[in-house]
Amino acid sequence: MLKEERHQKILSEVALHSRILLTDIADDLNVSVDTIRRDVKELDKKQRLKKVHGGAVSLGFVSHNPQTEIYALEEKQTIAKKAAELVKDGSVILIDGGTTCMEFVRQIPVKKNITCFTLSLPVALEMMNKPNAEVIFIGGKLFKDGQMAIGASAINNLSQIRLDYSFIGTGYVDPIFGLTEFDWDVVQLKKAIIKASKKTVLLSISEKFNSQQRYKTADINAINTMITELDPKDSKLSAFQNLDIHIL
Amino acid sequence: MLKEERHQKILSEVALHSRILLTDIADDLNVSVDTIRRDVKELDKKQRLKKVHGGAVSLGFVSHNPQTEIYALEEKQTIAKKAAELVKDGSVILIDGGTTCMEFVRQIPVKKNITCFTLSLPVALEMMNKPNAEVIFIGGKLFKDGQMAIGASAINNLSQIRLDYSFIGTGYVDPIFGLTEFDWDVVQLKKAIIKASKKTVLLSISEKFNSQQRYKTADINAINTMITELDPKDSKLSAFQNLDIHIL
DNA sequence: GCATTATATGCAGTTTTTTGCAAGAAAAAT
DNA sequence: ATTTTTCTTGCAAAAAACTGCATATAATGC
Repeated sequence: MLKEERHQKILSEVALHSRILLTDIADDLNVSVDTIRRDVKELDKKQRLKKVHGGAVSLGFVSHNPQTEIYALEEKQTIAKKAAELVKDGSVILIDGGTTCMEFVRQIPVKKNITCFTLSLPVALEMMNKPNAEVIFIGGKLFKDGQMAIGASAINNLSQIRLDYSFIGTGYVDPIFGLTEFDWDVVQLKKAIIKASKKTVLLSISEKFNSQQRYKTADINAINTMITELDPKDSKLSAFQNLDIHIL
Repeated sequence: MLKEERHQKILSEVALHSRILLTDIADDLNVSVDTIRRDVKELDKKQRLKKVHGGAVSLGFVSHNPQTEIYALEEKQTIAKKAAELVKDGSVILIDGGTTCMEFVRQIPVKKNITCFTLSLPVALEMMNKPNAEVIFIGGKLFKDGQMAIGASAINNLSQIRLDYSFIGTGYVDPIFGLTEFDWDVVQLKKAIIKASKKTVLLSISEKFNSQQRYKTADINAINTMITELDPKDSKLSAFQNLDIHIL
């Protein structure tokens, strides 16, 4: 058996199970554990997997790209599809961070012709796949929890642009208290986004309704459109239906 | 039996079974293993298959992996380790994009206390793992090929900061022609980086020596330190040793 | 056709790579 | 603290690769 074959086998096992034991693989392939140990060491050096005591784990499992399961993915994808309808060719938009906005980015057609601002590293990276989109990252101090730019510099940069649409998420929404967040800096930033936008679209799963936090981003009527996974006529939306916002 | 016949036979065997052993084929075709070895070596050079110890494997078999392999990874890791020594607590640095700089980022100790500027999305993402580092992304229009910010806005932002150290890569280096690039915008940006830095460190594998392109970033003596995978006294570095730069 | 040149093949000796094993160190588990 | 498992290091045997060279085969020019 060629070394290359073992390497492929090891990699596919790691990809499949996220982690493996050296002894298992050695048994599987009928070679000594030492051989597998050396193989894994090589693959680790090539950054194809990460070696750990007794075995190996897949890179996605350990690296910054947390392949962690996205909460309420299906609902978020429903929202993302609705939001993607609003993206017209030639428009200048901003996309916020967060898992819902990431799903939205994935739903934007690859060849769409848009100018897209963002403060979120994952959003920017995902947008790199769209050849016809001009992507502009609004720089600033990076907030580790959100993998996005925050702070005075980012806010200042935002003050110099005028957006057709901004698509934002929020930590908490309430028909009376509006959009609120846990983090002061994030609130400042979202205020600046809303200010820079002709129209603001809020993407939020219905589970966030009727929840609030200490710092307030905006009143409900500061946003123009709210997109949830629900049907716009759903009774859970009743508290929002008589407000001056468009519900999708 | 003609050489061409053997080559066809070898290729079809590889296509069929994804892998072959030199001894098997030699036995099959009634020629010596040396002949087959030479055949496979030729086919490997022509990129029709991949030669491995003891045999050959099909290209699809090995290279259908999601993340593209990093060229000359080991050399780049050697460079990265040397560069990491230069990073002192409390310093304000900038890290360029590119695979060599990415390896450098990985080598920076996780708990290092630094302020780090960057224009590269992957570098920024990787820096998110370092809890004690303040990371600042210099915004601007994103260049899809390099996944980094370029353009007037980025250059303008750069003009407002003063860096202790900047760690940069380059497309091409030559002891006489200096640092050159294929891309005009990238050159403008790197000029701005060098201008904003008290000291500039160039990370480059020796393979890039004696190569040049149409647009010039800087003269060799515009950089303070050059780090390669070689020993500083290596004869391949002789053309650089009498210049006014520090070689590591 | 025939001689000359260039290329291809096989062989022997040497070097490198791979692999398994063993003993002690280090890390996890109990 | 003790036991078990895993790691590291060094070593040796086997397999494979490389080198130089002699020979065989094919290609070319006359």
